[in-house]
Amino acid sequence: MPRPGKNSYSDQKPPYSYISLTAMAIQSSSEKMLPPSDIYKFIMDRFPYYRENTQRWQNSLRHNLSFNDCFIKIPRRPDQPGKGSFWALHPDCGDMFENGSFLRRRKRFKLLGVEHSACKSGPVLHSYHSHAQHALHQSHHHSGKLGMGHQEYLGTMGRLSHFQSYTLGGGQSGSFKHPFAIESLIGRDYKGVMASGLPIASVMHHLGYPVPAQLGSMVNSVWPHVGMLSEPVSSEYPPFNVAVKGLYHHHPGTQSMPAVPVPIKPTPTLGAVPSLTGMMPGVTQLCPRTAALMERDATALVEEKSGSLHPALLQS
DNA sequence: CTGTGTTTACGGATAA
DNA sequence: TTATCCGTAAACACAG
Repeated sequence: MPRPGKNSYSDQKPPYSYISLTAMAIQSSSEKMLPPSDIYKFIMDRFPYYRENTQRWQNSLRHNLSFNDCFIKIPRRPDQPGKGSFWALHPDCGDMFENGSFLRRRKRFKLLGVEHSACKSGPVLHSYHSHAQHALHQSHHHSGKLGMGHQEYLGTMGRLSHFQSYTLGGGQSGSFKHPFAIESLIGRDYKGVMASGLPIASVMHHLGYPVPAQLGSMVNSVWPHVGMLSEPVSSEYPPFNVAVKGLYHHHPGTQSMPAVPVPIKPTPTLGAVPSLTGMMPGVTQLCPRTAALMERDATALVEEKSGSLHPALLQS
């Protein structure tokens, strides 16, 4: 495999869409949320390709942030200097890349039906505080998922569970790590995190709300080598030596499937929604509270897309 | 001013 | 083929 000291396939355009790159960056952060500048950094740190034409792709990325409902904006705390808000993944965006391709999702995660419904103005009345508290102490169900179209996504598992499933071959213990495998790029311990409904806990933690120990303890325990800015895994894809070429091709009968973008599958079993627990071998059940947290309108917690919360509400 | 965030528009690619 | 998704450009508003 060619290893031209400098430029090789490492500066090829990564087989990820901005959405997946962004999701990756966000997931890699301990708080599960990042301001644009950090997202850029994450991407540039490990994908040389994006060290150029920054003006162009960053504009595209920002476009994706505000245009796609899978990303939610979270206001900065008053005590946190810096520009721009934090961006996180929508709790219900689920398995956006279940089709196996990080280039194109099978279906876009879109919040619908909010147009003329009361949902638009109603939920906004709540403050973060009330929501956080509410979410924390409520464990019963809340029927409606804010603005979810019928055919829209339905899962509730961690948004990166899909990444996980592609890091291992047909079902092996998964030792082969592909250069572009998310697991390789951001870490490999997110399973437990995902299962804990971290996003919400993280957001609340971020906002200064008390987070249950069980959840809180996990907030900062992951991605040991992710946040690190060192170069080792950054500039290139050191641990791996796989020709990029192979990444774009599907290997039919191959067991050690590349943990990468492959043509979209025919379409699994229709309507077969992978269950949360099913996706995570080690996890047989979720803390009911956590499940509830993820299930209920965490949507409302961060409020619906276009409005973004009034920082004022955070004060009180 | 620069960095963010929102929005509209269009063309290319590809899933359905 | 059509419907969507994605990337890009670009206009514009806003905040620090």
